[in-house]
Amino acid sequence: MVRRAQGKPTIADVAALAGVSVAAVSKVVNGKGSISAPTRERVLTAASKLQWTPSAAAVALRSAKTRAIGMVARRSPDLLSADPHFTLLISGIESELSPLGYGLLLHIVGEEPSAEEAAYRRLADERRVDGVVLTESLIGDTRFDLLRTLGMNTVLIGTPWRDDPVPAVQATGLDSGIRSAVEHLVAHGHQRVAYVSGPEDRVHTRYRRRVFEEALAAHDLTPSHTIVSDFTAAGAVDAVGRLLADRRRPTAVLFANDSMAVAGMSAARRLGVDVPGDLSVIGHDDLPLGELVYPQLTTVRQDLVGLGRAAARVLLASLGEIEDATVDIRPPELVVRESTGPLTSREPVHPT
Amino acid sequence: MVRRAQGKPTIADVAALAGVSVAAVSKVVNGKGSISAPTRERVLTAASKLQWTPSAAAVALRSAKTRAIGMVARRSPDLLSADPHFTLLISGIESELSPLGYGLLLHIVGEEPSAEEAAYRRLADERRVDGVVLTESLIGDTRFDLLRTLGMNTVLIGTPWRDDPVPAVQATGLDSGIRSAVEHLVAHGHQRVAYVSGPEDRVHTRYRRRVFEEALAAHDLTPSHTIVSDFTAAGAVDAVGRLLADRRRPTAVLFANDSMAVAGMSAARRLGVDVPGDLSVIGHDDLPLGELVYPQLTTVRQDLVGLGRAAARVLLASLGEIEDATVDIRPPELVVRESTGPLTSREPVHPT
DNA sequence: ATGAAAGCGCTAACAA
DNA sequence: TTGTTAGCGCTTTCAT
Repeated sequence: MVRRAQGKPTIADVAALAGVSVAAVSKVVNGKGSISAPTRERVLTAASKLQWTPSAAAVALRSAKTRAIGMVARRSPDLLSADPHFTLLISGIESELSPLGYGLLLHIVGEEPSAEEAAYRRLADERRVDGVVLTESLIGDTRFDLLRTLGMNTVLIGTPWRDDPVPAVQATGLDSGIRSAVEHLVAHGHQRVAYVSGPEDRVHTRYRRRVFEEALAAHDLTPSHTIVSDFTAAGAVDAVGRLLADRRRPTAVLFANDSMAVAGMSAARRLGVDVPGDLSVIGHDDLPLGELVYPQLTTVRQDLVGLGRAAARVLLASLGEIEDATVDIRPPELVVRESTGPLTSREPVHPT
Repeated sequence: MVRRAQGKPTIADVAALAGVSVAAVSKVVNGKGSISAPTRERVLTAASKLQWTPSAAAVALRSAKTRAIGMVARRSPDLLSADPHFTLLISGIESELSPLGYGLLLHIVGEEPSAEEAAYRRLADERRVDGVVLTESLIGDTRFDLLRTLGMNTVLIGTPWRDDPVPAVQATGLDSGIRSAVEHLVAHGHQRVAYVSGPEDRVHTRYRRRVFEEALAAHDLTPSHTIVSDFTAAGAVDAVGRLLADRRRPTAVLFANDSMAVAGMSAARRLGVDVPGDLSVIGHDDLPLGELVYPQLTTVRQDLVGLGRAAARVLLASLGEIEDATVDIRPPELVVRESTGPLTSREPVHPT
C-alpha cells in the first residue's frame, strides 16, 4: 500500500494506483494532451476511488490561476443588511461561478475609499483571485486605474464614469424604469413630484436623477423638490420631514432605493399623511422588503441577480472559461403595488 | 537590474535587492527564526520598494495553510436578501478576519442539503480554506460528522444538536430575549399569545419555542396558538390569516424573525386589525428593517455581528493565529418599539 | 500515447 | 545570525 496513512491523496497517489505517470493524470483531469480511452478510464476510477481533487494551491501556484473571484463591499454592517442589494448581486455572481468550481472571495470594508483600495491591492499582491467585480461606479472613480495597474481582470456592474473602457454590464433600456414611474404618477394626476436621491458621488445617482427630470420635462413639469440624501433610514425620514413641511408639498416622491422609500413612507404616515392617499411613494430595486410592508411598495425593479450573473460571465469569458458571456438582463421596470395612486384627499397645498 | 520586466516580484527579487538569502526574507516576513535588526530593515525596505507580498498560492502550497475561511449559505437569493441575517454574521466574521489578512470564501447554494454538503466537500478536497463556519444547527445535523471526516476546522454559530462536541459560539443568557418578550406582553395584559415558529428542523427553532412556552407557563398561561411556518413572507401572511380567523384570536404574536413579523404585521393591518391596538407583534433578530416600518417593530435583539466575530475568533484561535478567542456577545434582549402595547380596542373575542 | 523532469514561490530543516 | 537546500502538488515542455 503506497497510500500515505494520513493526509490527502495527491496526484502521485492517483498515478500510482492507476499505474500511469502523474503527467497522464494531469492530462486527463485537464482534458489536454492526448490520452487513450482506457488510460483515461483507469485514471478516472483511481481518482474517484481515492476521492482525489487537485489541490487549489498547487494549481494556483503552477498555473497562476486561482479559480476565484474577488469582491469588496464598502458598507457598514448596518447599511449592508438594511440594503440587501449586494446580497442579490452576490447570489447572481455565485450562481455562475459555482458550476465552474470558482470561488467568491468577499471582503467587507468600512466606508473609507482607502480601505477598499487596500483590499484590492491585497487581493492582487497576494494573487488570491483571477478577477474582481466592482459595483457602484463613482464620479472620478480611481479603482479602474488601480486595478489596471495591478493587472487585474475587472468588470463593473453599472455605468462607467466618463466612458472609462472598463468592461461593464448593465441592463438595456436603463431609463425605462424611472420613466415608467414618472408616467405612472403623471397619469394619476401628480404634478408635484419630488426626488430623494442618493449620494451624488455615484454615477448612477446622477443618471437616474437626470432621467427623472427628463421624464417630467416631457410633461412640461419640473421636480417639485430634489433632496440629496445618503442611503440611510434617517436620511429618508429627514427628507420626508422637509418635503412635508413645505406648504407646496409634493404629492408623490421617488426614492433612490427601497429601504429609503419604506422609511420615508413610514415617516409620512407617522406625520399623519396617508400613503398613497396624500402622498404616493416609489422605491427603487424591488427588494423583498417592498412586499412585506403595508402598503406594499410600488418600485422600479432592477434585475440585480441578472447583473451579478452577467458580471461573473464577463469575467469568466475573459479568463477563457466560457465562450459566450451574454446573459439576459431584464430591463428595469415599474412594479405597481399599493404605495401609489391618485390623490384622494383634498389637495394638501396648505398643510395643517 | 535583476528584476524581471513583467510579472510580480518574488521573494527572490526581494532577497536579491536586499542582498540576503530568500530564507532571511521568509524569516522576517514570518517573524520566525533569528534575524538581526539591520538585516530585517534591509529586507523590509526592499520588500516595500518592490511592493512585494507573499503569493498566497505558494504559501498555501508550502505551509498547507490557505489563510482563508469558508462559509456556505443555504438559501435562495430571495430569502437570503429578505433576511439579512447572514449579512450581519458575515460582517462580523469579516471584521475579525480582515485584520489578519484572512479571506472569506462564500458559497451560496440552493435549499437541498446535498448541495451544501457538496460545497463543503469541495472546499475540503481542494484545500481552499483552513476552516469553515456553520450556521443554523439542524436536528440530526450531519455536517459536523462530514467536516470532522474531512479533517476540517469547524465552528458553529448556535446550539449544537444533541451536545455534539463541535466548537460553538452563542450568547449567554440565550433565553433572556424571548423571556423578556413574554414578560412584556403579560405585563400589558396579554393572555392569548401566539407563536409563529420557523421550520422545525432547526435546533434553535425548537429551543425558542420551548422558552416561549416556559415563560408563559410561569404565568400559568399556555400558547394560544403555535404555527410552524417557513421563513417566507407568504408563510407569515398565511399564519396571521389563520390566527385572526379564530374566534378566540390571540392578542399578541411572536414571530421567528423580523421579516415574518413585518409581513405578519402588514397582513394584520390589511385585515383591518390595528397593531398594536388589536394585536401586538414581536419579531426576532432586530434587523434594520424593523426600524424602517410603521409602526416600528418590537423585537428580540440578537448580537449577530458579535456572533460572527466570535465564530471567526474561535477558528483563528484553533489555527494558532490568536491566543484568546473570547468575544463579548451581547445577550439577546427585548427592544421595545411601537408594535406592542396594551389592548386599546374592545376585546376582539368575537371577530366581525 | 506516455513519461521524465523542471520548475511555480515559498517555508523550514539543517548547516555553516 | 545567515544561507543552502529539499520539497509542497501540480502543469507542461520535451523526449521517447
